[in-house]
Amino acid sequence: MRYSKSFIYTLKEEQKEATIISHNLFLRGGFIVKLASGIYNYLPLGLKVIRKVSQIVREEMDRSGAVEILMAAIQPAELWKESGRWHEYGKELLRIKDRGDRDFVFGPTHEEVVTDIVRRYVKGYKQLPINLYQIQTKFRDELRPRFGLMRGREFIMKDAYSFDRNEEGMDVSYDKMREAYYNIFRRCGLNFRSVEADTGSIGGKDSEEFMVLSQTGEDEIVACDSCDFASNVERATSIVEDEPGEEFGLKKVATPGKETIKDVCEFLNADSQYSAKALVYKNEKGEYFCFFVEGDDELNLIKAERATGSVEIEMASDEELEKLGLEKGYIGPVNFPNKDVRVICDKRITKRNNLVVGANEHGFHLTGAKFGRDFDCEIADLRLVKEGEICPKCGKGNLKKIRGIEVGHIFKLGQKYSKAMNAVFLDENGKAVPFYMGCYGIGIGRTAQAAVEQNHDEYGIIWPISIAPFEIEIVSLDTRNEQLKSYCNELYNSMLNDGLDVLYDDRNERAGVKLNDMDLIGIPIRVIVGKKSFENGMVEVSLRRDRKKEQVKLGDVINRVKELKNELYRELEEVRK
RNA sequence: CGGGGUGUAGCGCAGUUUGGUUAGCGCACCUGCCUUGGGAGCAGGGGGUCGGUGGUUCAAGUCCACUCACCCCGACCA
Repeated sequence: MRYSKSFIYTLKEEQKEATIISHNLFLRGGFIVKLASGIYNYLPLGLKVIRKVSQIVREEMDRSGAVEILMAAIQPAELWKESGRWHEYGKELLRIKDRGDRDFVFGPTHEEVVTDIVRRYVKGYKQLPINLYQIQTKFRDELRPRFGLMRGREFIMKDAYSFDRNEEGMDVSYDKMREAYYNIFRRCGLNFRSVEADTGSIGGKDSEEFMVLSQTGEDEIVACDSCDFASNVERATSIVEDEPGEEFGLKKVATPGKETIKDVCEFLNADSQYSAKALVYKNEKGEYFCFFVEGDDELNLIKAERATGSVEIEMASDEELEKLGLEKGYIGPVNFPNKDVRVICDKRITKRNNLVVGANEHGFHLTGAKFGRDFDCEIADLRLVKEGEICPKCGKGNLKKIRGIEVGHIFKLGQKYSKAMNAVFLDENGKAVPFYMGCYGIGIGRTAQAAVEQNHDEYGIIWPISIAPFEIEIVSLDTRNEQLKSYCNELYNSMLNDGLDVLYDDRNERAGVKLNDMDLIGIPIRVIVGKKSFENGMVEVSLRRDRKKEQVKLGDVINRVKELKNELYRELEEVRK
């Protein structure tokens, strides 16, 4: 592509619209331009990146045995009524009507449509397993679109759906997708982790999210610094080595006016690790819970919701505490005063031999309290994992909290949709069985932008070669020098003939403009043709990532470029093993 | 959906408090000269329903009401 004939418009100034680097670079580099909130046009550079990511996804999906189709973007409401999601999905679902006042949706996902397709054609177990995928534009009317392609309303997604005859088959299909996902994200040059994810209300049995590690990610995850363990902080566990402490008798002490853990422990000269704090919550059904966690720990709301079987819990107010007969600041598990409140202890405090706890009496605490001897209650894992704790998987590494961008999600659906939509096949015994399904998504645009978030410097983007808009850029620094110009033209044409993916900056711009644009756009291999070197029969070849210049003889350029290209691709392949 | 904020040229902004010629500046764009290893310079030029509607006034970018769009924080979510 000749730059002068293309449609690339870069911007010098920061864009107000963008609050994260990758979004800013996408706008400044002329990759995308906003049309409406959360809706973007893809300009030539952006489109090429999207195509490259899509192609990698396609190759790995095909290799895994999945079959590409393209489903309709607009779907009739009937299918959504059949699955029950017409009423469940909420405002995120863009509902539209045609001229005959019939209801349609702009598909945010395609479980219904794909299930409908499969039930039309697949009648017997011999036709299974099957995995259908597509790469297509979706629409979800997000409450709050932001960060460019990272959280758009209209976005390009690869979604795949597997159909199996039983759970074992579904597990195999799922594992194949996991492998494909590893290959895809590695080939895209991303630093990522797969993390165990919450199966949520859909209730499948397994689910993993693929997270690109980045400080700007919207999800918090904990990851081990010495093995590959990673988990969403919401469900993470860890190993903490605790001393049970000395055992001694229960003693009631006066602690007037000391109502926080810090105050009480300072007053009693006790280690706050040997204390239990009470947190009272209520759920959507109006049930009350009192959680006890160690004084220094934080309650993990997701774990607490799970432990109580609640959909949503919120902290009880002071008035509610009073009504329940609980003394704020002095609540303790020993002789807990209200039988209607479910008491649950974090398992960590049940191992202590002595604890400072509230005495359930204004102005008093108890010391030396011990689980089993002095009090008894339900036990659960309730605490939020802290940085620096030991990895539960390898038992050696320390856990770090990092943020991640969710670029992929794989999910075992089971028979939810096949049952709802009566999508069945006949098994060996001639019995009708609903399909066992899995669904597997990858955000294409999000993946591209996550790559930028992870690969940039003060000058601009540093594309991994596999998803760069071009592999090579030739910059002609002096367009008035006829000899230099014709050399560049020849070089460009030979590269094209050799099938190289090259951008040729032939504009009549000053050198500085072209060099800055080159760094901003971030094409990995650069060939810079300047007057001085050229007169000595040399050009300059450099890589975007280190910008180190290398003098190469005019005739050797193409070979050197090919070498570099192979090297860059090989690096991505090597990581793969 | 709750809280906060912003709408003036393609982009970034000033002007609005205290109404008063023809609405400005930087970047970008066009013409000419000049310049070609890091977004250079000089001269000239084009481009605006001041988000929209209605109102107050002799007079509205500026005041009032309504409305729309967008952005930020939170909750929610791939």
